[in-house]
Amino acid sequence: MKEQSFFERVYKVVKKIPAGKVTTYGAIAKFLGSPSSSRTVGWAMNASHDNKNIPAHRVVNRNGVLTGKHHFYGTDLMEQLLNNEGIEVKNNTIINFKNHFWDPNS
DNA sequence: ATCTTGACCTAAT
DNA sequence: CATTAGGCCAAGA
Repeated sequence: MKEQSFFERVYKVVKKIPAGKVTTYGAIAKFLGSPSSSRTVGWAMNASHDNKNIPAHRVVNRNGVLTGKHHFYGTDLMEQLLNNEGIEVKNNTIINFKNHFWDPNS
């Protein structure tokens, strides 16, 4: 077995997110064993731009708000991506968020 | 090696 | 309602 860094674990989980679903930083952090390490998850997302195909647009904060939409190329790219997957986004917030929520442990 | 920042979360003041 | 503080991990200066 190989020891995986926090980032690798995050990538693995995020990549497992099914289309049309979203998850939260906290959920991922908790899944990794550190419910308070959500910041590191966000930091991993930042690095994901230069790594693999990480659907960072499927990761939002606990409120279902697209906090990281500012880090994407455009300004509505994240919204459009989610919309493209059938997720309704309004005012940087996901509608029926809990309905689209996907648990990494699930 | 130390300090600051970062796409967070929660509680407290 | 706004701000602060603590917690976690990683990267840059």
